[in-house]
Amino acid sequence: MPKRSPAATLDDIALHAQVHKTTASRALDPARRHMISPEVVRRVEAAARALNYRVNRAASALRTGRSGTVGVLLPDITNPVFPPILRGIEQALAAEGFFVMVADTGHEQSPDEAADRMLAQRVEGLIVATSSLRDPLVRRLSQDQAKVVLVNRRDEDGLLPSVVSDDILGMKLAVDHLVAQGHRRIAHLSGPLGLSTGALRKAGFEQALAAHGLQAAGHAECTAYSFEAGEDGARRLLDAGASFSAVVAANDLLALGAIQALQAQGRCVPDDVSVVGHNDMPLMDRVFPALTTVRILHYEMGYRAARLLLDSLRGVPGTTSTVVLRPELVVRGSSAPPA
Amino acid sequence: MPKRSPAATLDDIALHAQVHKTTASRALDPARRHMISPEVVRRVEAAARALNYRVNRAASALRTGRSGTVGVLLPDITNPVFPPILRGIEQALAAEGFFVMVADTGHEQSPDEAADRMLAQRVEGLIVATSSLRDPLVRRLSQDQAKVVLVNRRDEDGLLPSVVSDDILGMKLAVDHLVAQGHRRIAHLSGPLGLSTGALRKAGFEQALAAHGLQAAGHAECTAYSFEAGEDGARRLLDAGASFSAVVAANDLLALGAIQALQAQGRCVPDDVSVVGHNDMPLMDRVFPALTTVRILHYEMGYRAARLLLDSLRGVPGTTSTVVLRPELVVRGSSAPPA
DNA sequence: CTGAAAGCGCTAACAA
DNA sequence: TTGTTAGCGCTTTCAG
Repeated sequence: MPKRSPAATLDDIALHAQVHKTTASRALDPARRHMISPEVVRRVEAAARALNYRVNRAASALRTGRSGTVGVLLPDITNPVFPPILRGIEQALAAEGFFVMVADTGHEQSPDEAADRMLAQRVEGLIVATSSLRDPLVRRLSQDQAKVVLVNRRDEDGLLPSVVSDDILGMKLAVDHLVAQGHRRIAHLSGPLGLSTGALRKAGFEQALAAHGLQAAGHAECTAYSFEAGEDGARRLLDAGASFSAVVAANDLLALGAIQALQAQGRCVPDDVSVVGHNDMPLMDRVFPALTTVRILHYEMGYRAARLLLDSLRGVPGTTSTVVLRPELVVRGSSAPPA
Repeated sequence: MPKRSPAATLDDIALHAQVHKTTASRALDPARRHMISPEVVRRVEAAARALNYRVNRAASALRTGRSGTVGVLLPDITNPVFPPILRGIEQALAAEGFFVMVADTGHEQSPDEAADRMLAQRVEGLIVATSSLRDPLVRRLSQDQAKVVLVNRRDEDGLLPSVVSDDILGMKLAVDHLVAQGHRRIAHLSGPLGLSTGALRKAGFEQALAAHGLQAAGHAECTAYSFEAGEDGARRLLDAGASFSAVVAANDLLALGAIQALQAQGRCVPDDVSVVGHNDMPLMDRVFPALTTVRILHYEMGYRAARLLLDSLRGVPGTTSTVVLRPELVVRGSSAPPA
């Protein structure tokens, strides 16, 4: 078999184009090309094409300390909220020539370990969607002076910049909608309270009820943002004898699980019980009944998080801010006035 | 603000542990640790911990030519088939200490450009889910002698190793099911015929019909694997005056779009027309009507693709194979005997 | 078992 | 505008 020719280096180009490799390096870098005469640029580019040259980013990363990569820590890419976030991140970064290294830190790997390995890879920054409210990882990372942005999560002390949806407002939209429909006995299916989304949405739910002079007709904390956890949570709510005409879930999957549990007990949605979700994940308009939910701009969330990180890498000051995006209510078939 | 202390290097460790940096390097590498006395290993490890040392992978990549990264090219991560594939890839690679660099090559970036940039990053291999049947990218990559595995796609000439579902069998399962229910006039909504999935599923559909002595009751090619494209395709089928009691779509999103189009024309699914999808994407059991579909093992597909690539990187011979996974039929509410 | 030397490919600093 | 020199941090010889 034909021996694999080793990749061309700057020295090869220099030889071919009859210039010094430094000159070649400059000629190939748009940012430094202006120092070089057009004629030489032309020759170097021709040589680069002829030899199928590609910079060795490993080498330039070593020299410059910039790898052109950013790490993204996700708890579970198969959870439908994350793909659009990742897409937003990826597009914002790709536009600036950066690459995304993803780690799905669900089962095998711990986020800490993954973060460590990524820092060893010399990612220039980290976007974290896995952190809980008081997360030791967050502390460690800020000590390491790593550039970090949280997405769809925030830390308790607000040490780190983050991009989130306005969870308080989101729950207010849901509650106001149900109250306007005439509901008075409204229960809540919360996410894990160790996550900022879980805690904030629960708080938002209670605040919104209080504003109407109401109290929660029941609450169950779900252990994860999954269909099964929602099913289980709703079952616990029912078993506890809670009486409610509507449920606000902290997440669409929880809402779907709740609908399943309600239907299993012979309750009809929305005739007997209204259900409102949160996120407006894809296909929520196609499930049955179509889910009334709070839409979050996931793509935008990812995009903004990446922009925030890029700004911080460029040393733009004042980037320790938190971006809060405004959610909106999407009314569909799963909510209706009480019987 | 406190000046950021530069990351510790092997020299720092060497100094701290009173050994040569070569020794430190060996002591920290499990694969070479055995050359070093336990006492020295202990000292080096202590120093590493004390100084919060992390290898600089950029440096070791430069030295060894191995970056510990693999590139993944996806057409659209928000398409629900890809997250489980990506997850499978990620888990297989993470288990071997590799990282995944993703590029979503939908709009902004072309796959070619992304592949080039990834090769510049010195990824050790590429997993490609974007390629069409005769893709110049594929040719280029094989010329570059880059290590490449296709996933959920194959190339026309079978030059590259790939992991796919058995599309012919999948369509046979769908058709056999409908025929068994009594359907005789069955139409096909294909994916883009430039993709291997589009072409093979169409072929499988026709073969399966022929085996029953039947012919297609109509066919429309959809321009993409999306809800809208399915809606449009079904509309074209109807406008063309095709008469059918069942439709087999090459993809679940196409099937959902088709259901939408059928319902818009006042046809009921499954009473008037049965619809079968392909992929069994998440939530297909929750849409209305719940979708009968051909289940593909996406996670496994990704996992196997990554394993194939890893084997090839390790120089295991005979890795130019194609892995074909067996799909299964999942019968739900969208298919029923014809009226 | 440990150390010395060299060099992967690149770019920043300095010199001409 | 171009060239020279040096060195980023690591690992692989080769020598002790």
